[in-house]
Amino acid sequence: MLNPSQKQAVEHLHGPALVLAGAGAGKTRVLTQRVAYLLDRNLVDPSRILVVTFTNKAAREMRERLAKLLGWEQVKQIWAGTFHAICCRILRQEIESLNLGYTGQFAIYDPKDQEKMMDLTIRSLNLDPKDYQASKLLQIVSRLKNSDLPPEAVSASDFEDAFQLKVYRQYQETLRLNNAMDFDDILFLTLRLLREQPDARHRLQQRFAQILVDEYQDTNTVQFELIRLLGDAHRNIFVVGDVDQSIYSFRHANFRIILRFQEDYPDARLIKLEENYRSTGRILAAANALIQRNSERFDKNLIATRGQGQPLRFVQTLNEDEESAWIVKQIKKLQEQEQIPFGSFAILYRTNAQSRIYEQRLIQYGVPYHVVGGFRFYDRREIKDLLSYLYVLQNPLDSLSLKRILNVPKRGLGAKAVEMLETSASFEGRGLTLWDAIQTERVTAQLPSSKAQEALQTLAWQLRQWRQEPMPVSELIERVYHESGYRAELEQEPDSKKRVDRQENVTALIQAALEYEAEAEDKTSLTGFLEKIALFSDTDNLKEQNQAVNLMTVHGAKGLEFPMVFIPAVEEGIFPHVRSILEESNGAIEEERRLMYVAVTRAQDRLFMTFAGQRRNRRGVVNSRLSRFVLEMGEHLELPGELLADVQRYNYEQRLKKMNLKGVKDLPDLTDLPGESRSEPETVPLHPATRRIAQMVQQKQAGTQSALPASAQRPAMPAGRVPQPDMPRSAPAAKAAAALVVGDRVRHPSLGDGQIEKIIPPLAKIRFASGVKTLHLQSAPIEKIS
DNA sequence: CCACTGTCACTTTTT
DNA sequence: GTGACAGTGG
Repeated sequence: MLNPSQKQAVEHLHGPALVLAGAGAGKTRVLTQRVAYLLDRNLVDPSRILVVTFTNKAAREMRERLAKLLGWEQVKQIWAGTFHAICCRILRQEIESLNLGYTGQFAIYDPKDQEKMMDLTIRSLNLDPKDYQASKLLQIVSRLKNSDLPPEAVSASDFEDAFQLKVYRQYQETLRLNNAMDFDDILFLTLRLLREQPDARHRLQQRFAQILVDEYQDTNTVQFELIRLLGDAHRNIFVVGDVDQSIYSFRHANFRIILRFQEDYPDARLIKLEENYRSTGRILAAANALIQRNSERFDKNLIATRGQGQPLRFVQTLNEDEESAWIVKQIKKLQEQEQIPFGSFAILYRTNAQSRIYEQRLIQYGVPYHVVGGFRFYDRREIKDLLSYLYVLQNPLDSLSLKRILNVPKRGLGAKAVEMLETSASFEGRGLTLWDAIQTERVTAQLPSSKAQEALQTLAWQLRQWRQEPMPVSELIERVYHESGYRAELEQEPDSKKRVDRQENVTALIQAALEYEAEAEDKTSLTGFLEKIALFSDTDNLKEQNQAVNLMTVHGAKGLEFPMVFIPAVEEGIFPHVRSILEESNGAIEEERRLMYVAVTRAQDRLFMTFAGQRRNRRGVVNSRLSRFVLEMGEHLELPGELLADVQRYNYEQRLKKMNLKGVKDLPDLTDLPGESRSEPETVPLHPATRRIAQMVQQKQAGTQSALPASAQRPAMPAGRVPQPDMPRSAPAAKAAAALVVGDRVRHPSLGDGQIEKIIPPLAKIRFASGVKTLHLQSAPIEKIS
């Protein structure tokens, strides 16, 4: 069953080991088998094994597989989960020993909570939220925390702007006062605990006799340190990964950590798994050709074990409507003619926003489907509202959640009332928490109307009641739902579709609580339930459904495999994403290339890639340009003749670029998309594929009126000129912006004067005194100055 | 002072 | 399709 390398990995016993495995080489299998091997021979106690997986689902699957081999009794003692889940478990027990003011009931703030919190922090420092965007500061804060740099370790000179340090400090302090953590803190505080509490450190180090880490290429500095510290006593650290599949650098993952493993652990044993058992030879050949373009990697090739298989298909369509229709028809055809179950198909797109058109088309053709990711169930408004009650009951210090429920359902406590409560709380008792404030008559008596006072008193009384009485989580939710008046308010919702939808969501939440209770040791434990929800991702929910087409992002498909894979919109700006093209360095494009590599290697039997000549975006229709990745895989795809010439040209240019950077100037810059601006001095030649599409559009228009939007129907399209998108509604600024070209100087009301560095519709990179900004050309309030 | 309505800008990837 | 914001009516 196991090949020699796999066997070697499974039976590795002591000391550090690095398993480098290409896609489909049986990484997860090796991991599971090794745990089984260790347990089966009684080499280690199950409670002393730590397995870090990338998703909760992966952990659950591994447990299930192990349970079949070894029985549930043993398996449930293993520590298996994501970094976040494991750190949470440690922190719930140990955080109080750090004496930072956190209790074991700490709340976990999701990205939306974080943003609110950050916004409040910025305002509390009297900074203008327009100059200091919460999202941007959160990025900075997250980068620091994931680079192991607490507020104490950085100084003002590390920032572009001294206020950013203040914000960082204040933000952390506010979280602490709320007994709350964001995702980064969960890891960060665990690391801090291990460093500062020798007791806890020794206990945990002694405990984990064997540590196994999956998807090691996606670990970041803090995660690396965590593993290093936890494994320090026994040094049995077994990591598995593939540099070419590192796709989470936006979450500060650093694939150099895996490249460096042998330096950090000189005695590490290196095992390579290069035989691929998943995909056909043709799929692997394309994947190899693609990934070889990346510079920073271990050279390796996937070796096919399954024969060549069928050719990879590349399909060009006129526009996205025809693209989605082609995909769905193709799925139907394969299902009908070859009896391939719908569950064998996956449509893997770059961004969540792309899913809608495929969904609509699948509905139209009556094909069952299942979307993974996107909007999480727990992000729905009514769910967050009800959960906020639970959060407050669990952790009264959580003022963010408390604020959320003060006037939900409506109690006549508006913004002014909340503000008054807050100021009064900090004023009256020198730092009363909001929770204390609403329980204090002296504070509540200051509310203007007696109606508001009564409402608040009722709420405070209810919260105390719910807190006192232990009851199963599902029962608690029901009581909150009824007694708070939420249910009554929901019944008043006039839009019946919305109303029913929301009521169903509440029922689903109660159902989820019941499911939790079925497994939980303590049915009344809010902490356990809320934690499960906070760390839950939609990917974790993917069931082995054989009867529905799977739709998800490429990120969501990591670790999965499907017999039939469709990758739509292989276009510059989508895949690779615009943001990565705009990036100065090559690193972002290399990451996109790895992402494409992941997408391609998900396919077991057949792979389809589709290209739409025109695509609608918010403002109009844009001509597409073929993704460079298709050109890079060109020799392994069935391409029409004209495109083959493009592949050769592309390869020639790339070689030139590599050999002689000077010569590049004479060549058309492939990283630039065709410009949309009318006044651009020289016309940008259209990509041949796009030109052909343009001709097709014209021919079609000569016949019947197509369903294309007006802008695409403009009759004569001069060669080499891109059709103008529809003029946006806000005319004046847009008109000025539409005429802008690279090099123009512009004025922005808050950012001042700047110069345009790059235009990739609809975005432009503009250098201002404060730094380079990427703005939406059509909507940004910029004006050309001469 | 609260609640409702219309307007506008924004949309990578996720534990 | 969402969420933040401003303006208006009760």
